[in-house]
Amino acid sequence: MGEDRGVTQKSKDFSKWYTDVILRCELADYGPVKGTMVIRPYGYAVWENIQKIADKMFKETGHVNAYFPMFIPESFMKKEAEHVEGFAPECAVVTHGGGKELEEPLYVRPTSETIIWAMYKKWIKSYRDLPILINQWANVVRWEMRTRLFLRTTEFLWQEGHTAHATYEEAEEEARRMIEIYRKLLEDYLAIPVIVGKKTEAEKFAGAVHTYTVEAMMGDRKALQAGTSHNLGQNFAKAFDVKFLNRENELEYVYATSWGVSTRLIGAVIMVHGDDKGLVLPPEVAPYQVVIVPIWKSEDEKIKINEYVRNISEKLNAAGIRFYYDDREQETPGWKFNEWEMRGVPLRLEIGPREVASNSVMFARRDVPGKETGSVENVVGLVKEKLTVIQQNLFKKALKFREENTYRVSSYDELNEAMERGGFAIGYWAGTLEDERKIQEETKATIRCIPFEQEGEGKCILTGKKTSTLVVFAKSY
RNA sequence: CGGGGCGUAGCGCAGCCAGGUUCAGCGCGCUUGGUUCGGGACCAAGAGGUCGCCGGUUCAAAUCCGGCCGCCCCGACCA
Repeated sequence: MGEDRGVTQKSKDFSKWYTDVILRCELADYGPVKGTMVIRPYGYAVWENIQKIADKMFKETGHVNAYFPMFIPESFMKKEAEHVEGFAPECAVVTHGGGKELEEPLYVRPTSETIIWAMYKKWIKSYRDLPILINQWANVVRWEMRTRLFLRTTEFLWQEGHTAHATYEEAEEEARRMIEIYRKLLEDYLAIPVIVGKKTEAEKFAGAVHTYTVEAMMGDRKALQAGTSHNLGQNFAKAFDVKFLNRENELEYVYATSWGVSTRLIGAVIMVHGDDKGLVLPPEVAPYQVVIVPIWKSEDEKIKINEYVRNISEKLNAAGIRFYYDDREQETPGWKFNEWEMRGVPLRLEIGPREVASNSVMFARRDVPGKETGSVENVVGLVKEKLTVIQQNLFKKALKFREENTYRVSSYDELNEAMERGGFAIGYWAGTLEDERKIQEETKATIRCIPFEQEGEGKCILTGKKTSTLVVFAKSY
């Protein structure tokens, strides 16, 4: 028995634990080019589940999918000043094609605002053409200095919604609608509690009027921006000269939004729910919601158990439950228990001679210790019920953890203290952009957001000015 | 780009700091056969390595010296 079986203890070295989990569970592997990542089938299956859920919600709110090119002419990138400033340094640029130097370098999209708005210019003439509610599932490239599997890689997968509207109010409504969808995606499906709010001037997206965010607390008490939605106002329409004739027959610039979530969400799931044994997946996105491990000694038992499991499999299939029957003979049951626990499967069914004899099933939940038995007749009902409970319990545990590590602060000293300890700090804020930078420098923490949920009035923790604005401070990824 | 660490079998590592018959080793995994199987089974037999790359020192280099390359972790930029 070697010592390299499991993963590094989460409490011992969170960072190492995180990469261990990803590599050992075969979610992903390092690509040959620095900063790149191969998403392996088990990890990609999680992404596909996230995609399915998100895509359905987008469609339900009137959005349609499309695909825009990955190559963006350099001149497009330079049209929106703030945008260039924000992205140019981290772009990959193609200078050669077909063996010749290109006349105009092509940027590999770091995000698609520019190319999409160049197209919208062709498509939008009148208010009757609006709104345009397009989403795209794509890869983007950002030449990051420091990368980390799932959280920040040179190339990553995401969805980016790009909408065009006739009024500011409509764009604002859209931006808020989408951040609410992200909240739902995170909380109801990934079981990750989030704080929904607005980004400060210092933290907002390059080229946005407002940026909304969902912020989550990871297992090391750092914050992760899990999804963003921007009200871009008329900035991109102006940069790309996209005007429409409104009802009053006047030319007006179009209003825009953009919003996205990425494969970073998988990193969030790992860091929020994982434990010392490894990955813990919420049933809603787990590639396998259930794993069935058979236990047999004799050939005779094997035949009976296979038959018994076939019956269960058919029922689970019919109920649309994603499961895997691990009947490999080269591994022992004990080995499989550990393996699937490490891989985060929410629910395990153990079927041996005892279960067959008593028409029962042994259940082991990933989120709590211990096992319990249930009747095989009701196996689908029990599985469904347990998956629901697990899903809820993961959310509750994550919420409890966040609350235990969130502090109300009323002075700069208290903020410093809280940031030393780690976690979120909530306090009143009336500082300037410079004050914000100062805080970041001194505490290494940033204002994650101005939560939508506000209450009361108090004194700014830095300036002492009276304000009704509460903000969340935290160190972040 | 700064700081730290690491490149030796598929993976994890020991051996380098006192160069040479403990120098090509260990654990896991892999292959074959058998016994096992309700919490990471055991026995036996096997396969597997340009010691990251280039150069130098030396009778002799995984080991010492110089250069290069790559990766990971920690900081500054970011979803």
